[in-house]
Amino acid sequence: MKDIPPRYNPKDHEESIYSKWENSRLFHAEPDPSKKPFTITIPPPNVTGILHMGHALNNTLQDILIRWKRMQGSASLWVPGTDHAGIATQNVVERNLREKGITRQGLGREKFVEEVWKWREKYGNTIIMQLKRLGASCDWERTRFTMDKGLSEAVLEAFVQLYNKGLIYRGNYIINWCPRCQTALSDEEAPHQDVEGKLYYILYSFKEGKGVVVATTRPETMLGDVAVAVNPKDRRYKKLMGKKLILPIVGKEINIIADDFVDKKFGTGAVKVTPAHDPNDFEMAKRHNLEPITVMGPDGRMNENAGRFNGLDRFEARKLIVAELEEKKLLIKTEKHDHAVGHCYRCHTVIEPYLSLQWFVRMKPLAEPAIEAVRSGKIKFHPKRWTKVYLNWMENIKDWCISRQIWWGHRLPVYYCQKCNAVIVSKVTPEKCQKCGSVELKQDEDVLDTWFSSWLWPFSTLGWPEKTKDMEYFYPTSVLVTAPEILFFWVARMIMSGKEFIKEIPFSDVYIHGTVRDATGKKMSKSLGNIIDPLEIIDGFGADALRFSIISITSAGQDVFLSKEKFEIGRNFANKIWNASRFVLMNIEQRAERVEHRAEEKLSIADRWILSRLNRTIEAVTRALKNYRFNEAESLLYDFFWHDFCDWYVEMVKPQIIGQSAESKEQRTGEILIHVLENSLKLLHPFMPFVTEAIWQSIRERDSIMIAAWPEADKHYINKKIESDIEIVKNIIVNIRNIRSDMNIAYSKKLTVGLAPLKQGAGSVVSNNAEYIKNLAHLEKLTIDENFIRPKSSLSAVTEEFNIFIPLEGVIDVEAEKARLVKKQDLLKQQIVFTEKKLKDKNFMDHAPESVVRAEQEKAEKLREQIDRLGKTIEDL
RNA sequence: GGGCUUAUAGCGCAGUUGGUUAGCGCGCUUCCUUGACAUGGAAGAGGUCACAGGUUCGAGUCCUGUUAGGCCCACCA
Repeated sequence: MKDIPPRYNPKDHEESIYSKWENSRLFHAEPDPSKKPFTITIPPPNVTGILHMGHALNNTLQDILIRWKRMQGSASLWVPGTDHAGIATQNVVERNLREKGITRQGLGREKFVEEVWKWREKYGNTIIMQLKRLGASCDWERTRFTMDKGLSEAVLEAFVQLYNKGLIYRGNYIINWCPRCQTALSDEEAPHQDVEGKLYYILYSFKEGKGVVVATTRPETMLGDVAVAVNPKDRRYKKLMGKKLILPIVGKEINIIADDFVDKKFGTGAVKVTPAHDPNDFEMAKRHNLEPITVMGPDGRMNENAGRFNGLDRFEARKLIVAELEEKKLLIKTEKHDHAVGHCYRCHTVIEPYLSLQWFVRMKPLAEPAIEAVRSGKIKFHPKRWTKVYLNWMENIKDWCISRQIWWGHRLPVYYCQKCNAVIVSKVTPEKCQKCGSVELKQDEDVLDTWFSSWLWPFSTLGWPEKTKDMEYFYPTSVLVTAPEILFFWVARMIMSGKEFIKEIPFSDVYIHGTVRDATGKKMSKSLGNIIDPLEIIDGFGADALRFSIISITSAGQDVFLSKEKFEIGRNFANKIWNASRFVLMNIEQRAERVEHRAEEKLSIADRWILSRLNRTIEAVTRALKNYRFNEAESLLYDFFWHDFCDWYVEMVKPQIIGQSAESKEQRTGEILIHVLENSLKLLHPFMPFVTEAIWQSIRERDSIMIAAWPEADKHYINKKIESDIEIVKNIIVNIRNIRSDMNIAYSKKLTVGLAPLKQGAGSVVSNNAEYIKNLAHLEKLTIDENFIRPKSSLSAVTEEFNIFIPLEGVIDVEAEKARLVKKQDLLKQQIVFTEKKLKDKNFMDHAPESVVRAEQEKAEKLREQIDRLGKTIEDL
């Protein structure tokens, strides 16, 4: 064991350990009736993605749970995979092709999709390789992709089922349209962001006479106006109801209509109605039987209905229209107006509300059972507060636009008869029209929203719609770990899909962790350039360091603020574990399989203390994990291992094993050392899998710690009395060290110390532990005597249980020390004279702020205390 | 506009159902290369727990309000 280097170098171990695990199929889980299933549902990362800190946190949490449960003997399953990320992937491949001068349209649909598959074969594995470096113990043999055969089958099944139930429909509605990606988006894919805008007040004149002023933020849409609406209760406009206005620039006549939707207080109380470009106006137009006029095309440019503005970009058109209105004196005024505008979540282009023919899922009927599942407590959120967020969203849910005008994704299983216009929805391509028998059928061009496949993930990955053994055994899954960002996108929808298709919830617990931010609180993102790359951290500090550090600073559901220095915590701890193990292995020959419970008298007090602390820690760590209190579990382990085990226990037993021949070494101590070490390694393994495995391999050559049994607390060892006795002993040692430090007594100088017990029974506590005190405080002699009389030239300290006396005659030059202290005291006296003078100074007292005066008073107080203390010390010497 | 969340040492944060002397990491001061570890050890300094009220024998913790940050949701053009 002497060839173990004194520094843990992750690079020497991580790769080989991981491949060993993988080759031994230790990640693999099969249905096993003799075990309990434990399954996590993971958010499948985007196939174009690379590992960022959010992933690192998320996957570390999941791996902790999976490894912990596996050690507890569950059939612990983590199905990994990626989703096909329709829009993002298509954008990436399109960009690559453009560099070669190829356009998607030029290539054609079939060829383009082939190109995407090729790209996916080449690069789609990146994030999976990165998860392996993090140590994720996924069952890689089960790796799934939302576009693979089984999952595609599930998508078709889901679509057809919902369609047949009347829960999927097609219709013309205003949806979120990204003019850059040229596709529809769901509401969740178009998050609102505040932008600085302007509110333009425009005069719409009557044929004769003045007219009505309307306010708008998007003047270019006025080309598609079909009316002006006012509130029916608005007195200002009562007389004008039904009158006709001339739409500026266009020159056509439009009506003034009355509608309750209009807010009297906003703007002028009159609003232009543009049904093709605003969802509210669309609804209003329906109520008044007005035909929408679309003035913009899918590319965000004005179309033929925009007259001479045809072909202009929407923002360009806005400028020209505003200029023209100004020229015609129709622009009454312009106000600054900040408002929230939807942005494409993939390319951040401003969304255009756009009237088009799309497919939707009716959500209300799906939401009801999903609301019930959470209300009834069958599904629990951690932390609890997310329950309210979830319920609030679900209760106000709107229909889900699922069709996308892109090529990469699951094509809708919808076919149109070219002859009789019948709509056929079928999992397999129909041969002929069921209605008229025509063979001229055309499949819908659109693909489905990527989330339409990921919302099936918990069961589609287990084989659904087939009835598989996996489904039967592993469903419903146990827990979902995720970030709050995809609560609506994904978590809520999975609950709905589970209840709809399986009639059973997909998981019982949802743990929502915080968002990873940089040190200044900004969300980490590529565009901000504040990314800390997890791979770089793994290279520099090790995967264990990354894992430990990120968990240690993540308290339940709080956002995480990161900077590179924080990874030193984990690196240092891994090194500490390494070296403590190194010490144990270098000094212990025997391998204790287990410490059997012994008669108490055979164990030393130190042994009984560390066993008490160990079992208490086992209990607390297990409970913390059960409650998803990951950082608490870590800090319990950190404190136990570093402070109790290394700082105290190992130091206490050192004299028994160092410098002793093999025969005279205390066998018992060796057993306890290895027992505590092994159990600590097991407890630490879910958090720091590599370093714990590396050490485990040197203790037990063949076994893997991954499948070692999770320790169970043996209450028999937990002993309050022993723990408080050791606290008393530690207290004495600290007090003696304190005096040593104050008096500058070299460590090499051995002291003689006298203890006078102040409480009944205190004396025996110390006499039982005298050796520890002598060793750790570096004493020559320790006297315990109730009637101990303070010797001349000695210093003392008081604890609750003892008076501690340390004679210094012969240890240090007492006279010289006295002189040094007197000098120090004089210096302090000078200072206090100065301060007191200040406090008596009328000028100062009258003019200085109260806080400054108080600070001076406190300073004087402190100085006085210090002087008194020094005086006592000098006297004692 | 609605909802959530945060304020504890110079900095970053813990502090489960109220109950010993409010902890941890970094940083700082002093000392130490003693045979696991300087990515270490020993000792220490540093806190009116944002502010104002209230409940209680007792509040960092519970309630009300104030101030200042952060986040999410929302169709006032």
